[in-house]
Amino acid sequence: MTIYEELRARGLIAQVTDEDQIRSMVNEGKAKFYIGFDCTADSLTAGHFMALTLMKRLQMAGNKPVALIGGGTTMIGDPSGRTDMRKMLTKEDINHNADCFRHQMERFIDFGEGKAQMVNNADWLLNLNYVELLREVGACFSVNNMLRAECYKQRMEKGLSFLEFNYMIMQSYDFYYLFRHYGCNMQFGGDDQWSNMLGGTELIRRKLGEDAHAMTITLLTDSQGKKMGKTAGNAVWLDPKKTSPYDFYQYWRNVGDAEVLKCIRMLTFLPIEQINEMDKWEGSQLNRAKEILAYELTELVHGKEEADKAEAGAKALFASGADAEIPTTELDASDLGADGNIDILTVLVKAGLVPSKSEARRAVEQGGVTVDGEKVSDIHALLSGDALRSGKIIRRGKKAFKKVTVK
RNA sequence: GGGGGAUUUCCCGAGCGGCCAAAGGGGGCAGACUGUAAAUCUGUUGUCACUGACUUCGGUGGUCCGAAUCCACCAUCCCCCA
Repeated sequence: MTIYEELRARGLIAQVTDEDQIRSMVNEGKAKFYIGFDCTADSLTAGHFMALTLMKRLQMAGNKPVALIGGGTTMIGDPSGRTDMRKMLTKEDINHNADCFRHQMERFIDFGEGKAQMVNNADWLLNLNYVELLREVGACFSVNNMLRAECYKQRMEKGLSFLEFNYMIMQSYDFYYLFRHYGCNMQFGGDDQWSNMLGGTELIRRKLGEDAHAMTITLLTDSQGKKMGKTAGNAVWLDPKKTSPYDFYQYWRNVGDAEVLKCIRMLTFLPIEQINEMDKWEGSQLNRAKEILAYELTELVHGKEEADKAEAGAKALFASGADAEIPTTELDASDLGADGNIDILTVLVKAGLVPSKSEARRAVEQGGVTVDGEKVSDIHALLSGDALRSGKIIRRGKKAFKKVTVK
């Protein structure tokens, strides 16, 4: 199976400018493609992860990826898929974020000599001269067309600043620049980037009379059509300090039935034949598929060791097996009261299982808290320091739990 | 530049000067049912020393016994006209 067929089979391809040309280019390993990453946070997210796996797949097929860090474009802010303006980031923040991105990507993509490149568009965008730019590329853009672009449409009602309106021009300029200076002939991106990407191919055609290509990745959405990779509005991060490997594992372990196979297909590197086999599974058998998904992805992002730990932790909690690798919170002796005891509400807060005592109280009142499997129903319940010394497993609800010990 | 409107808790959105920690919906959390899924039902959803107290309604001052509600100024956004 050729790489292009595989991408198709995995459902990764959403839109392409010219399927025949892209197919042969990619299959022959002749594509030099870039994906832009705007550094609006200090870690990549599960959303970026999909783009990274695609880069890797193409790289394995002999194509050359260029990872573009958006040090310059982040100064503008992409209005796509946004109903409000992004908050402006300072240069320092952006540089810091760009560094974090670099480290995370290096773990994943082989940036060895001649294999892949990493560039930062701050290097060329920040030195542009306004009038020169207007004359050079501004003339190639039709405002009429831009306003028709999907990414601006939804902003026409709420208001769109001139700053953001220029985002498309900056991104197009990137492609133009990379095409000329790096021989980059293709751009990848999320499907929400389609109009921005077309801006680039159009610019190249007008300025240089040459063809460049664009291809978008299907956005991973859940059954409600919401973008995946977020929990309660918060992103699922790749940085273990922001989203622990255990939580990362749990996120994928808990995807809905309708999404499992889609996720496995798009995100893992399991052979497609094996996935097709799993496609026949149904009902509770899908639970097995979720375990596979969660394990595979955690291993890819955090390594085998962390994946094993996360899996063991989950098994311990849900299948009441050995308490091998359970996340632990160690309390200090000074956390105990004068009588050597500590109340349950405080423990819940200290262990990070709830954000406040009020929520701890609610959790207990509603019967959602257990200590070593025993339900706690009294909000004034005390745990003795002695008992804690050997470790207690405190659980809030079905999925949140911690082992708590005292020094 | 002129005129009009808006700003409420995680989000959307109600809110008469006292009965407002603030309706309703969404989302979240917990419980039941399950398969750590979905759907459904129930409860809950500012904080704390929780039958009480404290802090919240863009910001700063003011009026008043009392302000999310009234006034002034500032900030931001939207709409109409130019």
